[in-house]
Amino acid sequence: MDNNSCIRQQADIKQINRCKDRVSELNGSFDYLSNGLELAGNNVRLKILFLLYEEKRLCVCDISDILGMTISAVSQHLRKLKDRKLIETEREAQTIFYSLTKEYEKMLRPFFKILDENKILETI
Amino acid sequence: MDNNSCIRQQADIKQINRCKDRVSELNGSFDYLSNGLELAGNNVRLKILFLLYEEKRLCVCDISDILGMTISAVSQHLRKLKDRKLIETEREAQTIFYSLTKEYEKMLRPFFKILDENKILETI
DNA sequence: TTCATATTTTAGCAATTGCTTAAATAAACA
DNA sequence: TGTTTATTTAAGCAATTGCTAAAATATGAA
Repeated sequence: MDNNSCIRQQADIKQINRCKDRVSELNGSFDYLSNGLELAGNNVRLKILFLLYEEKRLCVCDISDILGMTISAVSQHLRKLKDRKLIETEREAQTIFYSLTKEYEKMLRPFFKILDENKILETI
Repeated sequence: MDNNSCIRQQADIKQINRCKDRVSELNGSFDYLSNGLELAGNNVRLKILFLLYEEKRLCVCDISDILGMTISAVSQHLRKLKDRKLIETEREAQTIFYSLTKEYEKMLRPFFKILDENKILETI
């Protein structure tokens, strides 16, 4: 990027530099957080994560039935969530059960608490 | 969807129905939440939101300088955030300042608290 | 082994994303 | 009025997303 045509005369250089430092200092955290939020930002995956939060564990088949979606489509969402460690699997005979990993259960809990209490449209 | 080939014999019908009810009951909340998370899930936009959280208000030019990105690219992210009411504008002569809306400031605060304390990689 | 069940994987495709470059607005000032 | 400053918008494009349909894998039972 070399478009420096817009450097305000009145720009607060101290502020800019403080912000630059802050961003590079927290860079790893931004990556970690946006990584999780990117997946939770999809409507279907948010529902899947919430269902796993409430029911502890479910199989693809259950979820596809609940959401009225193809098993294949759900399976592909689950793979993404598993690849990025938001969920984990546990096999029981032919059935594979999915559940939230501890880390992300913790991270998502405040959101789901709000959803759970159905307060989201009032309090926010 | 009509792929019903995989209905487990041992499926817990009560659980499935409870979940279906839950999902349709909370449908509006899922939409609202995923709408916000989808935007916050982008690495650049998460940084923008965080910067606005910490600095209260910034202009495109500041942000483009801080993040080392084109003003045009940043402006397009800001438009998305504004369209969905995560941020709002305030004009001061030629300069347009952006800030978080109260609603989303509230919704994002818990996340940013964690980021702010740089605890994210340890506590989660 | 063969069949049924539960699930994943692959290929393909339309739609969306995030950027670049260039052109268009808008306010302040000479 | 024209010019500078600050910003948005539009067009274009490679890359990614989320789905469908069909094929592949894996476990359990006859």
